[in-house]
Amino acid sequence: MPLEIPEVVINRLPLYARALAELAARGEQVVSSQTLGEMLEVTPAQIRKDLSYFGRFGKQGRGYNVQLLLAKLREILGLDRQWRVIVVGVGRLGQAIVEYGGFEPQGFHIVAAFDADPALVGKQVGRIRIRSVDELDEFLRREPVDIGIVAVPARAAQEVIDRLVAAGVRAILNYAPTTAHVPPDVAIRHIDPVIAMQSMTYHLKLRQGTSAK
Amino acid sequence: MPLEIPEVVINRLPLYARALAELAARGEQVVSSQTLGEMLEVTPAQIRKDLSYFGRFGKQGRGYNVQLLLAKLREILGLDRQWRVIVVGVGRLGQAIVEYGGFEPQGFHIVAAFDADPALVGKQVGRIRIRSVDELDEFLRREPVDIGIVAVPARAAQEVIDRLVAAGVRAILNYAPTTAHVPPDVAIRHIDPVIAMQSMTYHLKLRQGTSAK
DNA sequence: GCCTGTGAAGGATTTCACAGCC
DNA sequence: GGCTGTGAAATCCTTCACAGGC
Repeated sequence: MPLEIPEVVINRLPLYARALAELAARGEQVVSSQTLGEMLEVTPAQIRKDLSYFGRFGKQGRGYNVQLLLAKLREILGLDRQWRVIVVGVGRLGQAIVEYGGFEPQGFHIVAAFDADPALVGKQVGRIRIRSVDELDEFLRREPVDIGIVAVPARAAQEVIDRLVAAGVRAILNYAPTTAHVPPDVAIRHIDPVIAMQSMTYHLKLRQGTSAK
Repeated sequence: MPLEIPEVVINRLPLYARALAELAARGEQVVSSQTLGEMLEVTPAQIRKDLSYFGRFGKQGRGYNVQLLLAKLREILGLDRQWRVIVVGVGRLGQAIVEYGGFEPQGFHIVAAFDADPALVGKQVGRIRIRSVDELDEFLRREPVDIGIVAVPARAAQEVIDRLVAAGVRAILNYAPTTAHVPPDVAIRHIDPVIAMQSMTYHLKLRQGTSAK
């Protein structure tokens, strides 16, 4: 498997996997890049090119076997195993994350949650008892953790992320509304609804005319 | 102002605006593209090129006036006004969205929330009383709505989005884990933590070696 | 006849590099 | 001397178009 696969390609693979899972649930045996592209609003050529980075999974004249391609993508993305996840920051947002039912079925197992607020420490959130953030470093030495979800206030995010990275965590999902810095060997993704909305208002403004004088 | 500004450029502007707001809060008067780039991990040339689509806001030898550039970006993005937002789907996730304190200070005013579950209708969430989704069309005829936040289960998302679009909503923030289809004049953004995590596991897998035999 | 896999072409985006101004 | 604004160059990404297999 060659080494330099564009990041944009990687970022599309989970969408392909999700669409294939839906097709599989519907009982579809086979899908063409055309049909998959319509589901995802991606051109068929792009799907074929993306997949070609990893191998040859289709059959000319037929398309792709749904189960087989799904299994391949799950293997490529590492979705065929469990990942250990912690949540740092268990305010309203963090609690919603811990209780969100969408992670576990996808193999993301939340193993612990931490907060700096003494009033929260010890509190039970779903299956998880909130720990003090003072225990974070010790916990990371003791327990393997693959992904850290950061849901602390913006001003605290960089420090928390630095501690996670120093302890060997190599993937960060950042909900804090701030641009955090990580070394090049650490993956980071940002979840930021306000930023997403602010890029849409640009288009709304164009549409509504610049009547505001 | 020329018409075709790349979408990637638009998507970076809110990040610039946020960094400038931070600088302004710190009392900084002036910033160079170099410094701004370090804050955001963007090259200085990219910042200058992006801004050049909209005008000439800097001074050679000095950099950009923080307040002035921030004001310009807020104007360009339409952040200098209030936007009316509704939330459809007020389960755990939707409730967290309605109660999230980060929207209002940025000018995103949540004016109503809707759910299909009779057990939720009438319930008070923060400032908002949950309405039946049956009232949605009527509400949209009566009240102006700029942005619809969709937090319903995946299988219901497309139908909800179609109704919003039919009623004239031109921006959708979709929290449902599905690819939704909208006409080209409607802006849509997806918030999907699972998809974000699944693109990071690809990198984790590489790192941890393919020891799993 | 249909649909994949893929070089080659085309298009979009980023970076370079420097003239021009403070 | 420092830093912007911007054409030109370089790079990256997408789409085309078709050979080849089913």
